[in-house]
Amino acid sequence: MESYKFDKIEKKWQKKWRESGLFKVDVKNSANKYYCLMMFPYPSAALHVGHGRNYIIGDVVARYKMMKGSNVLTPMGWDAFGLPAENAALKNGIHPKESTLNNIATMKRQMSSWGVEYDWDKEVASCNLDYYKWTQWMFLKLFEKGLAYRKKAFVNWCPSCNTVLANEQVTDGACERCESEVEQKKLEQWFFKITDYAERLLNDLDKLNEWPEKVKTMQSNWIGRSSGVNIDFPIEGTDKKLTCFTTRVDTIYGCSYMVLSAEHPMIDEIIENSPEKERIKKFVNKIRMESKIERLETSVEKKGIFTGRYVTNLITGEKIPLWIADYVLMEYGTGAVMAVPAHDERDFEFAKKYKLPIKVVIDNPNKHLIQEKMTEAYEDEGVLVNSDQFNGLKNTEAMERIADYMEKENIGRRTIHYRLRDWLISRQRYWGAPIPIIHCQKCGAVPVPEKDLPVVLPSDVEFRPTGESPLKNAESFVMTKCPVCAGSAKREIDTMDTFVDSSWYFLRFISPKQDDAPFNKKDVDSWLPVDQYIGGVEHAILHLLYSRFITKVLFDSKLVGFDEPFKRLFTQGMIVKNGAKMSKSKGNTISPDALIKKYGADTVRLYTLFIGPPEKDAEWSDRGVQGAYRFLKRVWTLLDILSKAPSSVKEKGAELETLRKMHQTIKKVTEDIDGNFHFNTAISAVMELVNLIYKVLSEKGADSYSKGTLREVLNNVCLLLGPFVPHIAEEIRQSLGEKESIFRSKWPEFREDMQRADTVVLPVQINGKLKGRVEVKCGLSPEEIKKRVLNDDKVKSYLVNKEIRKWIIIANKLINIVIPTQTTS
RNA sequence: GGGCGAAUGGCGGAACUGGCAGACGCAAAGGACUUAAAAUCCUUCGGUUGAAUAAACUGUGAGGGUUCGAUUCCCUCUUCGCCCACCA
Repeated sequence: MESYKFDKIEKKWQKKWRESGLFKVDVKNSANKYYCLMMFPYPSAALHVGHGRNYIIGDVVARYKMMKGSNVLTPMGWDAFGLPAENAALKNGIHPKESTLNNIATMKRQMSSWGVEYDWDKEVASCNLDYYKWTQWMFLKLFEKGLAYRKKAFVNWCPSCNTVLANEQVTDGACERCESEVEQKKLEQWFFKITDYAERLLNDLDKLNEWPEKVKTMQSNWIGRSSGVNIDFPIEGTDKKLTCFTTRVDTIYGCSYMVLSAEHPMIDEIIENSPEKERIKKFVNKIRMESKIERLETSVEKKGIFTGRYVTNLITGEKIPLWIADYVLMEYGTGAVMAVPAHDERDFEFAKKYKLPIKVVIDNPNKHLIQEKMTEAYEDEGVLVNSDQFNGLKNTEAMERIADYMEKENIGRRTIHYRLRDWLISRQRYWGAPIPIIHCQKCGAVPVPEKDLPVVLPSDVEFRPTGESPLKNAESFVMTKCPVCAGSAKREIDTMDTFVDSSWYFLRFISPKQDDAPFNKKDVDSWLPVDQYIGGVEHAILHLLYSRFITKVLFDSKLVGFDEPFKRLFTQGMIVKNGAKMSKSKGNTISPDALIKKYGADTVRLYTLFIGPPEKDAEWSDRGVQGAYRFLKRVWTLLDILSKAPSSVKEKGAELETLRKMHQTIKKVTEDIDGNFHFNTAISAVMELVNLIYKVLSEKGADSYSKGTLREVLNNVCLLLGPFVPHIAEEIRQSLGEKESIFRSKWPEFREDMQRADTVVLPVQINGKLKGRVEVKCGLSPEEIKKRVLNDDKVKSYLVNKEIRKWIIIANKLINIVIPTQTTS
């Protein structure tokens, strides 16, 4: 028997799978369909083993489902637009298109070397004309529905990347990508009105019962629904009013001042006649200039200034001072806050600093609050005091009663606020899909007619970032005719956020070559939603929320017949090395290429899957790879052992035991994969089975198994290992004389009757502590078991002169005898 | 500050619904084979006491509780991770 030559074997089978079209799918036939999708990657220079985990997991699922009889579609594509390619181009002068295509070729080669296969006929790349044409088409659909709009807005500006960032791309006031401090800039920008869908995006999370709770919670927090009351406060001496949003209307009697955000649009008007006008203006401007990073720093003391004006708290009739402060956000609520220092930490701190009144209106039921002695705000539940007619009510009840009263008196209205804000999609960058809009002096912003799509991204552009889109200087691109009045006009020069590209790609895979529509509706409706989506948890909010949004928009336009794109979601953990995420900058990446060369793809796959539960982060160990290699060699050697096995055996005990173990293993592996992809325990179960064979051979001799039995076991081992280590499994099975590919064969069925032994060893506990074991026949009655246990010498020795209080007998599991405990008196 | 999750040998991790803690793998130690090494095969491997492969005790971050029985459920605390964060 030849030794395990993984290199030869792996090349051979990779070729066979491709030639036989194992992964090719005809979308017209959707019977038994299973759409298994990996998040398509950004084409970066080279993959490391951390990336590999993602594709390997997907490949295992796809191959397993094939064996289970599904018609499995697994396509792959490229999220090919984006900043890194452009930044790299600035450094080394290679055009983003060229470097992107190179990277794609490298990654495809790496994927193949892992034995990870896809239906490559369906490959898409978001930077290709025939793809981004339809991204632009999506924009037009949203524009038609009034869901794409332009407005001048304070935007997050990264001075290093020279572009605007979405809120989602700003972390701790810094650019997610380059970690530069983000500035605020007021610019004319395109937005998608995702806030229109806030309620549905939130409510429909309930439909996603096969998504991880964690991801749903993150989305739910991000959408951030809070219900409260909008309350009007007339401005003293004018006919204007300010409206503020509160979730704690029960504290309205404790409202002792009001605060505006520095960005509040009415500030100029309010301070117009103030003698302190200039001083206030200066203060406001200073706050506006402050970066997000400074303003988010909670440890920094809050700053504010009195406007000189008062507003009326209509429920009490009190005049309260109107302030401007840096701790109020314009983006949330109305940009105006009613301050209740006694019951809000921030207001408390502010009131103490500026000596504003603090009035207790919710008393702590456990410890009476004394205003003068308070050192911090009391934010918990309690009973209303100092609140006129509402005194004595529980604050939760008071919320409803006061809201009712306000609505009746027309002082305020119940309302719901979301933290979610509209999606800013403009990017002042070159390497993206141009926004299909034409600006005409006469007609304004006019959409490019569908028949004129795509708006082609010019290739010969100086794309050095200047703060404006590089497309600005591409005259032949910019200058155009207005589609409405035919007058001369200019094209929009911004490109779209790449998250737009990736929010619909799962549809394009179904009809990647369709040239008169983004996708074929009938086929898409028969293949979607995606049955299994797999990707990193870092996309829990952005990509997954945007994709859900776009799907809902398409659903409302009757362009697709489903309103959630991903039925089941699996988020895999990262592979870390020396405790840190693998990254080029940290220099701790492990390239799969060298490992594959040394041990083969199957070993790398096996180790990657064995390293731990796939949803968790895992620490990479080069040593551990050895163990996987060792195991595969042990399996391979079984072929040799088989060739020397006798044709029959007299003593069948070992065979029976092994067959029993085999059926237990089939059950375990099936359940582990079906459950939550616990490949690590599935693999260890197969290892146990293989270990048992070796143990029997060493203890009972080389002729313990007949050829037939050993062949059957080995065949099943191959079937069970097929999804994990497909090459070696195919090769061994072929050596066993099987003609058909594993992935066109049936997943083994376990036989319930084969799993059980006739006898079982029961642990015997006394007062919950293990004291012995007895072997009994299965299905013995409790009385018979008791008899048997009381006959056991060891157990007996513990029961001398003891009264048995109680027997606990768990069938086929355990026996516990309860006796009086010794008390030392 | 809020939300979610985690904590088990030297290490990665296992334990179904409350029922034999440490499966499986790595590392380590010993043995077989070999002139030798590698590879392979076999054995041992939580801790303490013990000559012991006898036996006992102890043991799943800490403390308490429920239970015949707790890694698992409840309460308090500690540490770590992730997400969100001046969100009214």
